[in-house]
Amino acid sequence: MTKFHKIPDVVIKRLPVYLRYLQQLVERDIETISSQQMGEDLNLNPAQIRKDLSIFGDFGVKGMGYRVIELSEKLTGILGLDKEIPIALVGMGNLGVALCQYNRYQSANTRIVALFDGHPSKIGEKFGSLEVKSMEELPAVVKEKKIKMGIITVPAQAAQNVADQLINSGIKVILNFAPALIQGPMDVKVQNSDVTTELQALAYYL
Amino acid sequence: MTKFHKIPDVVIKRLPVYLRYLQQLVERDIETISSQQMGEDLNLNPAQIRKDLSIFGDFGVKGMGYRVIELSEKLTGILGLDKEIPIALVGMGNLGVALCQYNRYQSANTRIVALFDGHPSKIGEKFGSLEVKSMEELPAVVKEKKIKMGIITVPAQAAQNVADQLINSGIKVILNFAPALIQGPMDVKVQNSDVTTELQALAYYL
DNA sequence: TAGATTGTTAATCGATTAACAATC
DNA sequence: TAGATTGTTAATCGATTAACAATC
Repeated sequence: MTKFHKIPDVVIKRLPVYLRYLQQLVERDIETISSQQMGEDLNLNPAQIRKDLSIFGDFGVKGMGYRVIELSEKLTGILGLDKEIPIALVGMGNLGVALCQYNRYQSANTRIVALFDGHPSKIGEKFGSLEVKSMEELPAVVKEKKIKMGIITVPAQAAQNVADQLINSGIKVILNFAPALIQGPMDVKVQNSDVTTELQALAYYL
Repeated sequence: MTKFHKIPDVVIKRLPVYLRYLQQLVERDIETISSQQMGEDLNLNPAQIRKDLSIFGDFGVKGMGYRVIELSEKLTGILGLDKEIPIALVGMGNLGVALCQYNRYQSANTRIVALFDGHPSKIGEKFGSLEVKSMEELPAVVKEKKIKMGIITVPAQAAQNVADQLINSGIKVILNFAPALIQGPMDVKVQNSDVTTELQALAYYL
């Protein structure tokens, strides 16, 4: 177990899918699950599922499959979701507000705990228990709340600048919704998630 | 040119990135661009860019690179973005509303033209010039407005059912924001884009 | 012509899948 | 024990990258 190959991003992206599936099984009081059945339900190859899981440990029982609760706990641990993950969100436009509201209900231990905006008119506005802060306050708040993850929902032109500020404040992981390519140092993980680009790619399939 | 290999999804996803980059060059009055320079700016391998583009035609000029305007027009055509693409959005919660507002400004020929919600309280509400319709009206509206693309922003439990209704109405491409795996027939393209899952995967990198 | 850069082939890299010995 | 299913190796598939002849 626990080889020291760098684990491919594509594997990491599947882990939350497995986790969500397992949590559904828990609710249905199902105690064990085979890679075969998982594969059918998730439209994945069973060998791939076994291989993914075996990177992190021998979680299965031969002849029986995986214990649902145990595996779901393992995955939670691997992803680091066993403790709350505080997030800073920058950009309180429509999308920012929506994500903020959404997160108050949904959230599975990833929690938006600070809101920022560059526009004076937005500062001081309240969403639930959170008040929108100015960008000047970013470094202090990030430090105080030990925030390591940031979400960017500002216009494209402002995105890189905001990213730089987040990175300078010590943020290590960024989820960027602005339609702009963001550059960062190698030790910072940037994930782009841009609706416009996605829609344009999908247009191809029509 | 135009081989009859099925073009990989991963190539299609890069096309809008190229397109956006080229549009920025147009604005800066740059007339030609080499794959070398593109690669540097987009953090991609130049050979990959050339290979991607050559699937669709010989767009470049040897010794000179690509004509920016010409290439951007070609890509627009390939993606089918030269005509407006009407979209139906189902689920007027926070996220649905945000996407709807966002699309009114941003949009690059992908345009939300119909809104739906399963909740009676939402029906009749207006967003810009669009009024939220009931799910019963979906088939008729999709047909009338020749809609082929749908966006799902309903809660997870409702997602598959909504997808089925979209597909039955003739929708061919679905962008799903609900944290649920959606199944559809082979001739329907489903793209999942789930913030919760993305955040959970990113948590791993902390 | 000389320099630059394409389009494409071949080499490499990495991810998926099949197959099966190990074992519960 | 017999049946089921894992973990893992080897085979396959597919995508990325290097290299270079063709040519503007």
